[in-house]
Amino acid sequence: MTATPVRVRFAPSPTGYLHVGGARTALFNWLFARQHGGVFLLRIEDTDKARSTEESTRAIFDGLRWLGLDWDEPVVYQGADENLARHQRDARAILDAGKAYRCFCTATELNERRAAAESRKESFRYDRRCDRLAADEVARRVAAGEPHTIRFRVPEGSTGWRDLVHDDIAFPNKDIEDFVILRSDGTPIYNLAVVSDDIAMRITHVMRGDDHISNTPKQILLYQALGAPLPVFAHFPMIHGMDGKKLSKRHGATAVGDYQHLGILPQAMCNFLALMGWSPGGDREVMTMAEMIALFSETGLLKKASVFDTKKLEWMNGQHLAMMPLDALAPDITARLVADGLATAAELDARHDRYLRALDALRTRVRSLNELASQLPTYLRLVYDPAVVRKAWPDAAAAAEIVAQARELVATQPWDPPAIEAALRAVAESRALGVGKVLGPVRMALTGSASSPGISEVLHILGKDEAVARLDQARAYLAGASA
RNA sequence: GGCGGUAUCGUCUAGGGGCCUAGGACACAGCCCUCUCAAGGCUGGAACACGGGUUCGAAUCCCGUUACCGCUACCA
Repeated sequence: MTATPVRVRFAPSPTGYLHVGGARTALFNWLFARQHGGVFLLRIEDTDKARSTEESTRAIFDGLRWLGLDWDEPVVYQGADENLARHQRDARAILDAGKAYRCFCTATELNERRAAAESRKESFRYDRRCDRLAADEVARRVAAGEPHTIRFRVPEGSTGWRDLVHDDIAFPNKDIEDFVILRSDGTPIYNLAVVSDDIAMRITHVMRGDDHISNTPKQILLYQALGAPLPVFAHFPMIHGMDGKKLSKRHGATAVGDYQHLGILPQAMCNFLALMGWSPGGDREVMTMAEMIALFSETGLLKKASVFDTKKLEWMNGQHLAMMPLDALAPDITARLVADGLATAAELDARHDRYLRALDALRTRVRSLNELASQLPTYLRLVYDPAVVRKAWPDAAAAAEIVAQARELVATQPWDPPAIEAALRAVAESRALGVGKVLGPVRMALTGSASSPGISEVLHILGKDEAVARLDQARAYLAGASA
């Protein structure tokens, strides 16, 4: 049983950035390829020079790389000269086989006729007038250099296929008009270029958004005209915004790069995207990349368009933040801290153990890398924020007393954070104070913040020397404040 | 307009004739835990679009209606 190796491709047109819908399509193709030990290819559909830009192409690469969706062969640029030549050859082959004809109608004429039909409330369909031209007239006009397109002659019958997600779909050919495959300037129309490229790239499974469903019969007709075997087709549902409408800038972040900047983990993004149009079945939701590859299956593919809910994405990110290996998390945070000027690489290196302890304690209480990066620096270097100080130490004299007592405990007791916290609680009890009245000011002294992990955890992060130093710093500050 | 696609809680979904008085998750509310902030645990409200069939029995199968989406270019 030598099954043909799976070859799939993601074929975006570079007209912006990598959209979450495109990312999802890329992800499904990638998962499918990885699971079947197949090949995942990338093709840039840049035949529309006016709309394509180099930055857009780079944005697509960056987005895919960030998500971890690596492609296996050099990128194919649809507009490359050798591809254009092949598109023209294929159009010519179809023409020579008698399955297409030259059409001399100009775009302006066509538009006028279309408008006229519309004003008569009729639906416009090309009337094949050029297909009825006498052969010698065609030859004469071609010889005269009259511009013309090559138009595919749609045969009688019906065109259908078994879609991996929608099962059987069929279109009566009478509903498909004769369509142009090659423009008068010799460049190919999308449907021809796609089919020609997919054949050349030996694509076995064409998997894309379901907005391509109605292109599919035309493409199948082209495969048949070119005598090429059909690939398997799969059409994934669209992704919408919270209002049920197609995702657009109005919905806020729609590019994967936006989420990268928001502090979303790539594996969380993939996990969340995977659930837009696919389900592993049962209650399974949070998955690593490896699990997704193992679990991915065409039988779990959904038909219904889904709504992109950033709240759930954030939750999902929190789940991944908490479960991923700590040493995989650190580099990203380091980069952010350095980039934001919150810490230097040298500083992080010098305090590496403390840094990792803080990272580990903090990561279950945040939902994004940004939050994590903003909460972390205080464990590296303490800076008082006057507003926070006022709230955490409303009574400087009382705070000074508590801080002094804490300082003595930390400095003289055996280094055992839970035991020290217990001793602090005993202090509260002996003074008939609420536990918070004692731990609050201590927290402020230790972290410069009103919220943090538990006190014993904070002591553990800082270590004895740093804890003592910070309590001393607080005493000095409070002495100055109450004097 | 024509053609095609889709239809389970607000959202992501489980479900593929009896296991469903429809399960899980996000969000929301309450409670518990608790020194703070999270995390976690528990509880609650919340859905099979509508109408016909098929069947002993339909969320599940068929048809129609409605709604939404897509395509309908010498765009991709």
